[in-house]
Amino acid sequence: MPELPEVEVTRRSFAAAIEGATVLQARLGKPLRWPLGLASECLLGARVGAVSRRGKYLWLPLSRPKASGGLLLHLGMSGSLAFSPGLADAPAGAHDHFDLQTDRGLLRLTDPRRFGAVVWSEAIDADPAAKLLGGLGMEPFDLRFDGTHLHAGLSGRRVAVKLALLAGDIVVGAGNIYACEALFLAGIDPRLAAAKLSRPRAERLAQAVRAVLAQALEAGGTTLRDFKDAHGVAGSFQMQARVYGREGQPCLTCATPIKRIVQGQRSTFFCPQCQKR
DNA sequence: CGTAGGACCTGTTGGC
DNA sequence: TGCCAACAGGTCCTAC
Repeated sequence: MPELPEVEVTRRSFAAAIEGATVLQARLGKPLRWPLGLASECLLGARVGAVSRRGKYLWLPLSRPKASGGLLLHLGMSGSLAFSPGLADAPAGAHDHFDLQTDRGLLRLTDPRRFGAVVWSEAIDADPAAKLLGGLGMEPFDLRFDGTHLHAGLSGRRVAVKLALLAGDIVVGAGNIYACEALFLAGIDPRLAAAKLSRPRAERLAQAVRAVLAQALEAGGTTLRDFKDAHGVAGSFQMQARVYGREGQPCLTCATPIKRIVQGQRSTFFCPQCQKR
């Protein structure tokens, strides 16, 4: 579910409501990707700060009288967060693996596949958060993210440009859907070797990544199956996807059937006519 | 260092 | 209708 737009839409949907809240209780369900790294009782009484995002991670600052820090949250493939004002009314379901009950409402992580994570860190720039965020590339809406940056990042890489985008160490945020869409917008064949992308085409691609993520943000993200923001609102970008999930259907530009291939064990959708090597 | 592949999980869908 | 294989929004870790 969650690429940068979904994570950011989620953040915006509950950040204001939870800021300043006091933690009353924390509950863990089944194990997620990593252990919390702290006894959940230690979170009691903590004050929630301003929720921020880095890549596809959310950072929930928690200040306690003595030790402060925060929770680094990741939604994995199937995770979503819900924030319901007041005290918990709905009992935790089979896939609800983290609850943070505050005096303003309940923040609940639902994640059937459990690739997501909730990890305590003393600071966002201290381990384990620093280790997880350390290898991340530039934020796509950072003004310094441009063709020059992208071109430099792609240089020396023999992998396909799509896989280089997905790796997230040059620019963060584009997952499988938006990487496919951005390459279509830029007219670039996803199989092209990263280092072979010319400077001008890197500029086009950088702009395309930005444009696609901005459009998706505007649309409230993509809801393929179960993505909802923290208030249960679904996204609608799937209606605007040009190639993702459209194998065999006519390209909206040239009517050539959209092709599906596998790269790095994941599906890639592209138009063999509009996207060139 | 770059790359390829496996690993982690559960649920849904499509073909026979 | 039932069963099984394929597939799903991510990314970390290991081995070459």
